[in-house]
Amino acid sequence: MPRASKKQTKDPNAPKRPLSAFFLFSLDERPAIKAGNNSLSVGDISKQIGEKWRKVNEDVKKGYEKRAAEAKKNYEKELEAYKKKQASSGGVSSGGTSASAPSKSRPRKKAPPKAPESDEDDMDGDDDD
DNA sequence: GAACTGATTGTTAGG
DNA sequence: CCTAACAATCAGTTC
Repeated sequence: MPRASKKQTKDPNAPKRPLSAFFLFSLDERPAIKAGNNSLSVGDISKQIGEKWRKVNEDVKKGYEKRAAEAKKNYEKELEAYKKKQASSGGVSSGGTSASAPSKSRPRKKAPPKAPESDEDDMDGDDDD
C-alpha cells in the first residue's frame, strides 16, 4: 500500500521530520501504557496516549514542546546537510546530475477549502423590527 | 522472516 | 491561509 512509512522513506540522508511534542510524549508514555496493559497494539495505545495527552498539564506539554523545538532545530541542520548533498550529489551511478532528487514537488491533493454550500446567508433584505 | 498496517496528534512545507 | 502527509512505535498480519 502506498503509504511508505516504515523505516526510511527513500534516501538514507533524507531528513526525517522532527517529532512533535505528542510523539515525544508517546515515547515516554507508550512503554508506561504497555506496562499497565499486558501488550496492546500501537493503535490501542495511541488512543490512550491521545487521551492522556489532553489531560496532562500544559506545563508538561510545554516541556515536550521544548524538546520538539530542539528537535526541529536539529532537523533544520539535517535539512541543510541534505540540501548540500543534493547540490553536490556526486553521481551515484552514471553520473546523473539530476539523478537523485526525489524532492521535486509534493504531489499533494488539493481539496476545496469550502464546500459549495450556500444556504443561509441572508434571505432577503428583510430587516424589520 | 520481513515488509506492512493499524491510530494518535503535531509539525512542517509548499501552493 | 490551508491542506495534506508524514513522523514513531510494536504487535499482529500476511505471504
